[in-house]
Amino acid sequence: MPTPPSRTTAARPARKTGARERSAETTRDSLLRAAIRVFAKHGLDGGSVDKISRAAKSHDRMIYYYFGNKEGLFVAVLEEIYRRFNDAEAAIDLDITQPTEALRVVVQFVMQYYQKHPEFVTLLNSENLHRGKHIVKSDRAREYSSPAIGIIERVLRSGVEQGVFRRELVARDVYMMVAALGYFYQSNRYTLSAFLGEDLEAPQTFARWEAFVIDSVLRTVSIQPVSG
Amino acid sequence: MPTPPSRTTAARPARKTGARERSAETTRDSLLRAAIRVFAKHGLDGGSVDKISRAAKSHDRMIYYYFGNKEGLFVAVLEEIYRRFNDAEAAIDLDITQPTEALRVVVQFVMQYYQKHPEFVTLLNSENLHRGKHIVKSDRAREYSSPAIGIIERVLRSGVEQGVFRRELVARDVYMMVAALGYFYQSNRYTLSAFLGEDLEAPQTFARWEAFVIDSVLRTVSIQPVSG
Amino acid sequence: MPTPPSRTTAARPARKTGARERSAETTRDSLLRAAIRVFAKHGLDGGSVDKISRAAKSHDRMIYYYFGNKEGLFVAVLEEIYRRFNDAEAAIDLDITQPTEALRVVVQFVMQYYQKHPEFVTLLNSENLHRGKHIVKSDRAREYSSPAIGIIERVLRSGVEQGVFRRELVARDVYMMVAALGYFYQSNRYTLSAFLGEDLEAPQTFARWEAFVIDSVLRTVSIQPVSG
Amino acid sequence: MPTPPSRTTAARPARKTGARERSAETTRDSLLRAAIRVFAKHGLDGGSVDKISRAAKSHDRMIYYYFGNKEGLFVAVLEEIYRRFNDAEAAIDLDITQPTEALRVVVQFVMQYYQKHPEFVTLLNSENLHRGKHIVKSDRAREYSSPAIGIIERVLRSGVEQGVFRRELVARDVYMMVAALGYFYQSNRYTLSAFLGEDLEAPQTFARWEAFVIDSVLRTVSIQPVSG
DNA sequence: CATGAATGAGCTTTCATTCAT
DNA sequence: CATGAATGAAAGCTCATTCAT
Repeated sequence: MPTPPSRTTAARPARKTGARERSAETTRDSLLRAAIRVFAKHGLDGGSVDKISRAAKSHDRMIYYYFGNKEGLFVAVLEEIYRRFNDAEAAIDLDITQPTEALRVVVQFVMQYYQKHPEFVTLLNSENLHRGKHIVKSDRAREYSSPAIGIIERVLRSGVEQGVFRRELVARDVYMMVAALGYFYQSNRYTLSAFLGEDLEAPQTFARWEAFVIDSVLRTVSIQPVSG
Repeated sequence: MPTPPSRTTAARPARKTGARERSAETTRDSLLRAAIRVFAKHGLDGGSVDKISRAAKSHDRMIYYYFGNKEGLFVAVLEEIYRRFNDAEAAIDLDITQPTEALRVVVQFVMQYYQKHPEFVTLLNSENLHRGKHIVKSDRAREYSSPAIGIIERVLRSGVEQGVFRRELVARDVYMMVAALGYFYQSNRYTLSAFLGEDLEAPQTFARWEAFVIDSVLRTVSIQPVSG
Repeated sequence: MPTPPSRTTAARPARKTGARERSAETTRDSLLRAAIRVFAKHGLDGGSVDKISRAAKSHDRMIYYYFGNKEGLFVAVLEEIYRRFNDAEAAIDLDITQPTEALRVVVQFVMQYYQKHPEFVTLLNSENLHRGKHIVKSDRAREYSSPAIGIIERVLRSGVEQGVFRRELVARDVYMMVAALGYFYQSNRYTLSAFLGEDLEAPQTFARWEAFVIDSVLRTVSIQPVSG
Repeated sequence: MPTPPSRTTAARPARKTGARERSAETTRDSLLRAAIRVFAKHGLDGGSVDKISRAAKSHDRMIYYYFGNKEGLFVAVLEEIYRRFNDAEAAIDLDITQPTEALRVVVQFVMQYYQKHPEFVTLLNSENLHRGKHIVKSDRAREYSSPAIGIIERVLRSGVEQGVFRRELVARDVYMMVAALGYFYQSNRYTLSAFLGEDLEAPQTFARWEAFVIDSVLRTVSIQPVSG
């Protein structure tokens, strides 16, 4: 390997704006984007470097040039999808003074994020199949964790202060509840469809599930049972 | 194929008493068990026929003899794990006249089943990665679906009749809620551990989560908020 | 790998005489012979499995079938060339009662063996480049050592008894002297040719060297200086 | 190639005093030294340009800049190790009027040079594996040959004049004898260790061999058998 | 003098599968 | 029921080398 520019935990360089540098960025980025697509569709084992480089209209070698090896590419993929999730989360506009409504928004955001980004779900499944061996290599990815729960924590606290949410709740539990209910629907939709004999891809099916989840979460955190 | 005993959708034959047949059962079964282990650990793509036949102390060729090909083996694996889940579920002793308690038992059963059978979780993830292409080939596996929800349905109905559970509930939603909360914890425990900075494998962590889930489910289905 | 028939230290099976078995032996043997040729010519690193399987008119896969991997093949190669050397050595007809003449024959045999089997020299060089990591894996190869020195030992003892050879000699030293003088000429003939400005491949050059070596060995072991 | 300072057969330039030139010397030299180490350890085929440039803390491209290609680098390596050997040989202090003692010193020098410079041995083996194709490209390397034998020739002639050495000896044979006995011990020490069941790296084992070799050489060249 | 980017061919090895008996 | 032998394709990765600046 002719000195690959190690980029694992460093921020994007973007030093020069010269044409060559841009072209390089493009190659690396298109490889990364292709990797997300391919790994999401075929898993880590099923997603070959060849499929990826071909999808990126580049060459196998470039993957090794930019990411060291397949594992390094997968680490970069995880970092990227966590980063995207984080960015999206940071963008939601929350009125914390209305805790019930705010929680509803958060739940909706999470569920719809999984819905719109099925690759996030599949890629995390791949990582879990491999017992989290890649994520532990990335300091960057792990840094993305705190914000997610932080938001819920603030919402819950506001609710407690206003006397509408239960005092004894742990933000982490509520976070996991929301995540689980949104994730599972996406992650297991094929076996569930077969199992339940119902097409989970139909919009109204999802809509009903979303309503149920919001209701369920609110019932879990609220002191007074929700109306409806 | 030299007359493989097609077993894909047929019911299990009563074990014959002939010596050869018994030995055959043994080979087939050990291959199947090995396949469950290997596919669960490495996924469908990562689990090679070689790894499996070696783990079963048999030979590659025997897989083709008994299961046609790798796909056929995976279908058999799915059937087997669904069957096991079904058998276990059928064995739970439920006092339907005590709906709250009965529901608690069901939730506990589901969560602990995932806990004790991580291969179930991983294998379903593999199947979902492949968009459920194997499960649709198996009538047998799909038959196992109804009982699971049936149980919850009976419990809910009993609760409604006794005036403690909400009338408007759909059993399928409650089933999915329970499944999701148990499944997600297992399925994503590696990324969650990294994400939350907390070891989800610790018994007390699981116990707390279990309590939260039971509470949450009961709050979701009950008319009066649960005490505690 | 579909259960390669491990043959590393076991003797040739030759169980059946059926046509298929013979064909298999042929494939394995032709791969082994091709490997000797190719490794001798290009070294262990330069000799690719592709070159070998092509030279044997077989396929890469068969190397893995019969030898596990490239290393396993090289181990088998070492065993084979040691075996051949041993067999040839066992075939020399020695009149031990004439120690001087017998020693002359032994020296001549060794020198001419290297001359006629340049692959022996090159392959041992490859193994030494790799710090003997393959030879230590083979019990079989190491068994071939003793006979070689044994012969020289018997010759020396006979000479001592007859009062013509020095008593204080160690067979191992004499063995190494003979080996070194024959081996070096072969092993280093290209650099020596450039260095000395003389073609060591010319028959008469070799003949003169051979005479010198015999003379030198006899002067080393004899009590009375040799005439000549 | 962008004007590489062709150095293949040219003599070393007197080091210029310009700062940049000095830095260049350093890069070139560290590449060369790294190449010696890496080629010695892994052979010509096993020693990749990447390993070398990395070991020199430089870049692949610099190898092409200074040496044209991998072959050119290997030629430079050969030239360098021959030069070093020559320099060392030129430094030995010989009292030619004491031919027996002088010869003893020469033998000792050669044996210990191989001992202390195992890379010399390995690299010559690599070159011989490739049939001397690099050495013939270098006029410089071939020039180093004559001195080596010249020394032995002078010693032998002195011995003949003093009536202690045999008249019919050819310096080249004696030179090769000495070289062979020292070289073989180094070159083949791994296979020999396995073969003889004795660790040739142990200092006392080498010391005994050295004594044997000196004795053997003296017996070969002397008229009267040596005492001891 | 030096660099980042790129390339095509090759490497060892593993894949699922089939043949003939 | 089971076996040894064989196969073509593809896997991840490294090779020496060249491009443009």
